[in-house]
Amino acid sequence: MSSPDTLRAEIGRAAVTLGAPEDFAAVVERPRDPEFGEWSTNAAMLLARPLKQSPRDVATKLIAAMQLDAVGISAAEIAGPGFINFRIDTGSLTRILPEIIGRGDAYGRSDTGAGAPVVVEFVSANPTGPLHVGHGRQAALGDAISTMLQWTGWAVSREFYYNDGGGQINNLQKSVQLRAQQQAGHDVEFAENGYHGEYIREIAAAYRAQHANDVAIVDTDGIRRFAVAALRAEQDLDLKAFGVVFDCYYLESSLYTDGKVDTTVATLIGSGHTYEKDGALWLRTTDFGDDQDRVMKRSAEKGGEYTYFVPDVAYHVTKWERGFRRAINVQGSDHHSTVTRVRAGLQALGIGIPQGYPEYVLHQMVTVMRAGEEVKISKRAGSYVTVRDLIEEVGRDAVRYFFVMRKGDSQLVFDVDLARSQSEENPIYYIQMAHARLCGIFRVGEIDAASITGAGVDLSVLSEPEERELIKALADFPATLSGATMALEPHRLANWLEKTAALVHTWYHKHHVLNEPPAIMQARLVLAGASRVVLCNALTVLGLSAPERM
RNA sequence: GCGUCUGUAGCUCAGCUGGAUAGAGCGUCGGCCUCCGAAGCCGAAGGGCGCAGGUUCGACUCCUGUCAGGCGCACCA
Repeated sequence: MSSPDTLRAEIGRAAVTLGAPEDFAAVVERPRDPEFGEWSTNAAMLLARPLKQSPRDVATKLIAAMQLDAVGISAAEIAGPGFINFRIDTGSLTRILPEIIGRGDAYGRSDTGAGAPVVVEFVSANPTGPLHVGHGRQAALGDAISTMLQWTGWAVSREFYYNDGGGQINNLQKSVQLRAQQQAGHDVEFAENGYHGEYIREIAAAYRAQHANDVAIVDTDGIRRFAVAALRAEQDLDLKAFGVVFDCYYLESSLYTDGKVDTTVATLIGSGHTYEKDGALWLRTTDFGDDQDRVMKRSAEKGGEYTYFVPDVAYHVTKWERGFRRAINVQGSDHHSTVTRVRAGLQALGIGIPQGYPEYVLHQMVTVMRAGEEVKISKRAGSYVTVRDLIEEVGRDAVRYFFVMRKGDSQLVFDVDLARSQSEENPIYYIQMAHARLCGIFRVGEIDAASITGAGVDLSVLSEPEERELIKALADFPATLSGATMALEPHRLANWLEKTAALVHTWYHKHHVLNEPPAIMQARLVLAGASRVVLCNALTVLGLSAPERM
């Protein structure tokens, strides 16, 4: 078997015999043009200067020093400014196919993470409204990243942090209370900065129906609990519709009740990084790279409460204490100022938490277009596009795919009308269609896919250019997955899926499987079976379904 | 003003740790169904990567400056 790793190692070994340093590392990659073979390296160009020879001379000697057979290379040639291109014969290339089928739904998995625990926090929406498109992007990214980590050997915990305390909740309670009082005929004016959404009226009505004894509608604690519970239930439905399942919901309020906030504050004070000014307690976050110090505890005239980031620091301490030596937070870039703040707080504690803890995956905002105009998302104004709206309009798979197909740090324009009207031309349909077609071969041929293992089949007949390209793409899946996981960039997997689906369609169109001579048919069934497995695995990792027919 | 992300084909976006003539989808134009699904395939036109410098054998990828846009800069969360 010829993997890029073994090839790279062999290049390194040969390079050392020519006088290269022991740690010499060349790049081994797929050349852009299949004419250039299966693998390519820039080793000779990197060595030219230190060895004081021309790249082509180095390349010649390098090839001579390599044991090509040992790493499955059938030919090596020098090209361009000094690239070395390697060719793999069809027999070696196709060896991956039975392996893919043998591993099945485990093909692509690796144990890089070695079972180490990692917590991925995402969505973490305040219970002050239904989930909107921004949360949708976060849910799609966070869930995909979590699954990618699982596939690469990490023990992942998906976590949702509930900000069920603080000013926004008070505002929610106030909004519901005022609506309820209005509905009861009280002469009260709605708060200017309250939440104007229709859902507030619904919750208010439900509260009145279930709490008739609160005639004056003044049980603020009861209203708060009711409103939070109602919105949590709503969000749960949103998440269910999206197919995201969390392992843990961590409540901000619990950090107060179990004393973790107080403990954290005490430790911070003990660390000597705090001071009092203007009646408030401050943390000197500028000691840890922040551009200004932050208030931990408001002055008495401002209410004397802790600011948001204190429980947030306490929360991250629990992640560390719960054994998560790795923590990843997926959040919108509108919160990126909290990154240095939280990390600074953790550093100030001086309890051995590393500087880069937690890691952040920040995504840019989602702009919603409807009827050719941008929909301003505002909880207060009540203009809203919820995750569930989107799912009902274009389907769960399409929503998830759209959110995951783009790099997180570029803004995303979600044109609802376009997504709906073009739903049949969606890239997700294109990809799923490739999978369904492969299934169709077995269905129409009345062949049990499980009977195709590749054992005893001469696969060297899979020598058509379209077949070699497809096989290479299938072989690249594990590396693509691990690379995407390392970078925490699911969109790389989406790009790979589109490319591979295109190769499947091209191959399917140009070469038939059924009704071909037995030797050809058997070999192609192996390729079809292996392709189906890999497409299914990649779709699964991104949280997408792999339909057998559409 | 400071920080941060982005600026690649008419539109929406890829381009992995710098590498060989810059890619895809949509749109436009033109072909392909007695054949495992035409929700598909094949081909054409179309950009030289915001702009200006620099480093390098080699830059869309790195550095500096600059222009434009998003987000952030509270004793809100």
